Amino acid sequence: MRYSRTFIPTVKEIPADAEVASHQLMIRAGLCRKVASGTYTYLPLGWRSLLKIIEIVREEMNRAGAQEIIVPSMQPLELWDRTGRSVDYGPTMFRFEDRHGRMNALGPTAEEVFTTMIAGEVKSYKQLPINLYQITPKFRDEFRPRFGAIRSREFIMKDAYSFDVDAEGLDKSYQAMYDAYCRIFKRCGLEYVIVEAESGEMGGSGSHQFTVPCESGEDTIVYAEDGSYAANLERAAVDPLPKEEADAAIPPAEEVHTPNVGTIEAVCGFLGSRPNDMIKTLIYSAGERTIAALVRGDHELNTEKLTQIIGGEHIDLAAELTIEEVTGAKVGFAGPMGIADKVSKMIIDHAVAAMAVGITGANKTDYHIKNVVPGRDFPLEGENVIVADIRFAGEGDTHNGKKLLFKKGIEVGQVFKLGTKYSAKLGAKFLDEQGHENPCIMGCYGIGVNRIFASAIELGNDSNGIIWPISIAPCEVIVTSVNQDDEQVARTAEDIYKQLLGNGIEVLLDDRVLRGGVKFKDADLLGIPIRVNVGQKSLADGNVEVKLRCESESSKINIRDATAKVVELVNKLKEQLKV
RNA sequence: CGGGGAGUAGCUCAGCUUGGCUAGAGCGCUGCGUUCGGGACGCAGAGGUCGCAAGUUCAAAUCUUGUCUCCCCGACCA
Repeated sequence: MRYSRTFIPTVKEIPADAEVASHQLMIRAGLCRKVASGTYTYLPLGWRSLLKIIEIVREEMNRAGAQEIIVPSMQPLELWDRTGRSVDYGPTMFRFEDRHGRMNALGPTAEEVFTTMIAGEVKSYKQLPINLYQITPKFRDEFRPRFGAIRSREFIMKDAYSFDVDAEGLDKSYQAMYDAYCRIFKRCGLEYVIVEAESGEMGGSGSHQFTVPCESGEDTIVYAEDGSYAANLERAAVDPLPKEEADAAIPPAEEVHTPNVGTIEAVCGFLGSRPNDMIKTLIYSAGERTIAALVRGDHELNTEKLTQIIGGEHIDLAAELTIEEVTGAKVGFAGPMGIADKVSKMIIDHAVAAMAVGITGANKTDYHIKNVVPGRDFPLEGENVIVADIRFAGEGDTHNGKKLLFKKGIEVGQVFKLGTKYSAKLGAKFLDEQGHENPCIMGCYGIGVNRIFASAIELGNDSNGIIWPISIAPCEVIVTSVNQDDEQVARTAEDIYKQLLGNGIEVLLDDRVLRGGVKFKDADLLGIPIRVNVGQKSLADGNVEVKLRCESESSKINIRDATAKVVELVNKLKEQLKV
């Protein structure tokens, strides 16, 4: 590639609407341009990087026995209705009507399409297992697209779906993907951590998340100080707190008038109490059922954990009307006393059960109750009462007695054991050896290609620009002709360029007629791992300079040895990313 | 969707409070010259429906209303 003929619009100024390093550098290095919020055009160098990531993903998926296919991004909404995910995904899914009045969706993922296809073709256990994947654009109408490629509305995702005859088969398929993911991220030069994750509305029983630790990440990973445990924030399990002992006998529960103070903060201000003296009662709807969930006033309810406990059904905060119906009071005055009979389940966080005494809503508008003793004034056990871990882990929490620490990260991939949620609903069934019909046991496995791209930049950059891992850099080497209008310099640069090409190296030749300084700045901004400077200064001694982007010093190499030396360097850098 | 901020040259921004003559700067771009190893300098130029639409006014980038877009902070996910 000749720089003079390649479309690489670099920018000196920091774009006003880019916040994080990867977003700024993507724009500045001429890798991409924004079209609209959350949608980007990838320019030649950006696309080259993405293609290299895609190729690594493809190689490892194929190696793991998965087969690449491609399914439509435009999918009939009816498929999504059949699994109920049309509702669960809600407005996050782009929908539109075609000229015949059919509703369609732009695929945010593709379980339905893959599973339906398998349902039509696979009839016998002899055809299984099978693992299919695609690498295609996905569409999600996010609440808030942000951080450039980290959270966009259209992005490239590799999604794979495995179909097995039994749980053991799924375990194997899952492990193969898990291992493939480790290879993929290693080869892409990313540091990553694997944490336990919730499968959420994907359904299913097990999940791991691959996360690149960095400040601009939107995910929080939680890990034990001794490394014995790691999970994402949605999943991270916390130990129950020790039961508090009351200093003295607690007087009977007593109603207090708290006019217009419905929030924890307001009640504390009004009664002079602390948030951790409070018991929050939240009312959720799960289909037709109503759930009461109790957490301590200073804790935050984790809806993922709650979802798991009630069996995976989609839940939402109940509508105002439902809350008033259940509690008999306006929103803000719900409490646990006497409510167990009015809801289908009452779920109590461990920390609430451990309280000696607390303040709660009175289920009566403008009233709270103090001196409420869990177990005395409301049940901690019973047919529909469960004490469980339903809050987010926080500072000071432990897991198996080990202190929990928190770190930000970018989720670049996740693997799920799905089970039969989709196969059962969509009829992906097979006959086993006994002639019995069973639904396929499924797994699904996603990788965010653009997120690998963005996190590589987040991890690899300095004040001058990007520092790419060689495996996914747009080019491996840049040959900078420092004085392009000097015939000897230009010819030498050209020679080295051609020799490197001849050795199978991906090279960008900066043959532009510009001052040296400008070219150096651009080279650093682009982040190409190896730079060869060809200029009058060193040429006078028969040398060129070779410099690694990740190091500050360059070394002089005799022109005759230059190509061999660079090839050796390329191989050395690649070697470090081999698996 | 709630809360905050911003839309003026390709980019980064000033001007708006207190309406007024030809709408500005830096960077970038074009031409000429001098330069030429870490984003050079001089001269000459090109480039603007001031987001859009109404309204107020003799007069609107500036005031009013509406609207669209973008960014930041919160609930979803690759």
